[in-house]
Amino acid sequence: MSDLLERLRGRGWRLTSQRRVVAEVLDGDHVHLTADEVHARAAARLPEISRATVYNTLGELVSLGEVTEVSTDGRAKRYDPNGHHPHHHLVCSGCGTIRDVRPSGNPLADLPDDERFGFTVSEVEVTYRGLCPNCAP
Amino acid sequence: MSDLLERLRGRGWRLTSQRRVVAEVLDGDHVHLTADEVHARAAARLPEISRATVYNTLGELVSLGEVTEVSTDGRAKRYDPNGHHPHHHLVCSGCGTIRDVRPSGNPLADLPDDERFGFTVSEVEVTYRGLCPNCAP
DNA sequence: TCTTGACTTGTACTGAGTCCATCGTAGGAT
DNA sequence: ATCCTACGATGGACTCAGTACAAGTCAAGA
Repeated sequence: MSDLLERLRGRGWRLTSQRRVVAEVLDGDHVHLTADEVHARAAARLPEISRATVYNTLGELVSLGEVTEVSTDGRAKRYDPNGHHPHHHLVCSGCGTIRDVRPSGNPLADLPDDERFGFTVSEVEVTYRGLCPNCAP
Repeated sequence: MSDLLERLRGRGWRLTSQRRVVAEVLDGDHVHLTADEVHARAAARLPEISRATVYNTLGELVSLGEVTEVSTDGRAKRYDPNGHHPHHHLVCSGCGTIRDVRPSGNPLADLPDDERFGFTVSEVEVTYRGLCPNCAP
């Protein structure tokens, strides 16, 4: 993750302890935390960090493309640090668990021209839903 | 849409004027209203209808499978009455416009077994993003 | 037409996120 | 090493979407 901090510094980011802690919390793959969860974990290391700062930092990481927002349940958004490895999500309808998946094929190519209505289509987001082994009946 | 009302009556629904109005508002294809928009349009016909009733009715329509919820922007959920014709969505990143689309191919089949992690996968939701003709640069 | 339980209402409440005036500090300038 | 200052952090108030619930209303079967 220190390479993330390097990249950020390279983009003119002022490296504060708060930003460092938020970046550290988001380290690792297959992490899908809500803003409040990020705040809780950050506060474990830096008790005075405020919610507003966590929101600001997450927003900045998103607009820099280092982190992507996923909202799979219509409740709190989740923040996915796996931003440089495009992937989709498999969500358990029972417990809400999220797994990163990498389907074969390119869904962008599956949208024929006559279904594009003149749009310049640049992104696809695929969410698979089902029951995980623990929640299966 | 009267067939919808028939179907609902058949399922033991008590047919109140409020429910009728909500169902009427959701009539038609390519309609993607937020709960508040549904409420506003319903109130135009039935001024005393309450927000709570609109939420209740929408929730019931969703659990009956007559309407699907889509949350494309992390803000208010939208309600899509086109529930019996499976389709995906194309969203303009500029103005938020939503179009229903029908990609070729079956994205469910694109998720290989070794990417399913033991899940019983039953649904896919695909969101295409881009710029609509009006918002294109 | 009566009855009754399903439905509706309004208000209060929660949860997620944003705004903003003020304070603090990272890091370049000296 | 110290100073400056613009960028960033803070926290509390606020908004927006949605939920909970007690009390009142009414659709539809007897």
